[in-house]
Amino acid sequence: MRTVALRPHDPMTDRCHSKPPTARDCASCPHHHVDVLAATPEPERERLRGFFRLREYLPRETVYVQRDTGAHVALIREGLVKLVLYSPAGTERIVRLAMPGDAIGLELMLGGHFHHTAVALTEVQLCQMPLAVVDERFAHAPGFAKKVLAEWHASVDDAERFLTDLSTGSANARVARLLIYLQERVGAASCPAIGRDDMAALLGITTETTSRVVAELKRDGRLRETAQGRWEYDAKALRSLAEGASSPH
Amino acid sequence: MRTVALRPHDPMTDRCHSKPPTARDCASCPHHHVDVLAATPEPERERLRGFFRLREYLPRETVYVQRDTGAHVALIREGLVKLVLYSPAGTERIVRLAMPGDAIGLELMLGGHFHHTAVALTEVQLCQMPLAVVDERFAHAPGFAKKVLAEWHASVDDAERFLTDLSTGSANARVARLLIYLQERVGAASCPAIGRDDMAALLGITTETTSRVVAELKRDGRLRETAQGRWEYDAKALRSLAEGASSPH
DNA sequence: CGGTTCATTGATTAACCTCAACGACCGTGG
DNA sequence: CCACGGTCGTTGAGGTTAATCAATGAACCG
Repeated sequence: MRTVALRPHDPMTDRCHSKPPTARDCASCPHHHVDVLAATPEPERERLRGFFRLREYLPRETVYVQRDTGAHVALIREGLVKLVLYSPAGTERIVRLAMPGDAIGLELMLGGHFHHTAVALTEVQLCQMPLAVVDERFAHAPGFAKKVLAEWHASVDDAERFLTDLSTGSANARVARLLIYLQERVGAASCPAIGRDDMAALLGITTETTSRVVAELKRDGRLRETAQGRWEYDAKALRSLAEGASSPH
Repeated sequence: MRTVALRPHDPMTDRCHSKPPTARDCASCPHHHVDVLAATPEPERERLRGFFRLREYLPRETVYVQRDTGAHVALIREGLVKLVLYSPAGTERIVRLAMPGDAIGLELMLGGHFHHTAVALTEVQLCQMPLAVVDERFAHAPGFAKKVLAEWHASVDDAERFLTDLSTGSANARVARLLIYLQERVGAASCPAIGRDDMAALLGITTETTSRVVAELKRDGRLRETAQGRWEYDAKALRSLAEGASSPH
């Protein structure tokens, strides 16, 4: 098992957009369900926070690259991150979308290197936790270990949903299911609009086909893109499409 | 957290094909890498084995059903088990193939019910471990907890490989990749031959298309099925197909 | 303004799905 | 023993979908 040297925060060696979270930051963190610091007394919590780092990424920025080694697990506080793999033919395939409340890079606990390439789709804010802290909590706090399992399980569920919902059926149905999936996962009235290329990489179809489907949905008003870059859609119509209906009817 | 009543083995209440493993059985178990009983002194190991059950299934027999509650995680000792989900349209989709060395039903640790339907594809022998034992070891043996994580991670890898390798590209390429995948996972010179329906459910294509591809491969000798129900194939030709080559050339 | 990226649209083609039929194999029961 | 029904793999014909190749706009930025 590798050990990771922990040093307190030093602004001089700090890369841009990086600082430790404050107690207020942690209070507003969407990761109440992971809760690394639960059952840790406050003075110790404060000390540990010094080892964490808040980081921000712009759309299209790379968070980490497959096969790279890493020493930090990241908790997403805001935004959308795609995790991609490459098919034997070399085409990009998105295998997971990570959102606020998700953890990425947990596979570092097993082999020390990343299994995907992670790229920000929107503006992203995340909190980096040293692997050493995660490992330590995992070994000594059974409650936390179970939460890590649950987080891991969320990855499996996601991948399997991609298989059953987003990789089967007609192009129409897949696009509809993706929009529904996004809205469900984000849990808001609208969901972030993503590019046609990324939709295609999620659905296993081509960019052109995706564009045709989206364009037609927009033409007859079943879907529209707001000025803030979010989708709004007619839920009933989309659900019908998702079931396999071929046209408006 | 639910508690599970543990009773020693009683042959009178035992269902067919069920008995506890002997020390010899455990010594020959392909699950050295999970090793629930590692670091447990022998007398205690002997006692715990009384709570385990060896079980056997015939091809097409159901091991468990999605949404059912369960109290046992199973370690596969022999054979092939498919884990299936159903797409919104109601068609079956295989999301994982479990083989000797794999654990199935780990999701019981999180919610107490199964997330897939598990069906034997070949003759299967597995070892059922009470969830209570797994939970206990997970909470108190950090080394074991890490092994559970690794096992979980294998599920993610599998699902993602299905996404990138088995759900993209032409029907030819998918079939070739499936055969290669089976052989790699089984790690033998030949791999178990499975039915066209199951291949189709794995690949997201129709049974007819699958049959056409397999039949052509068999016609020109790139693939053959042995009397023991196993595939043997021309590795070079199949690898070329897997990369996207459309015909023999 | 030219360059870049992204979304859209068209025309054509190739791949796959659908529906349908047939033969091989196997176990059962007359 | 053979007829019967079942399952499974295979093959065919025809229709539909989506991939492919190619071109055009729209938005943005230096």
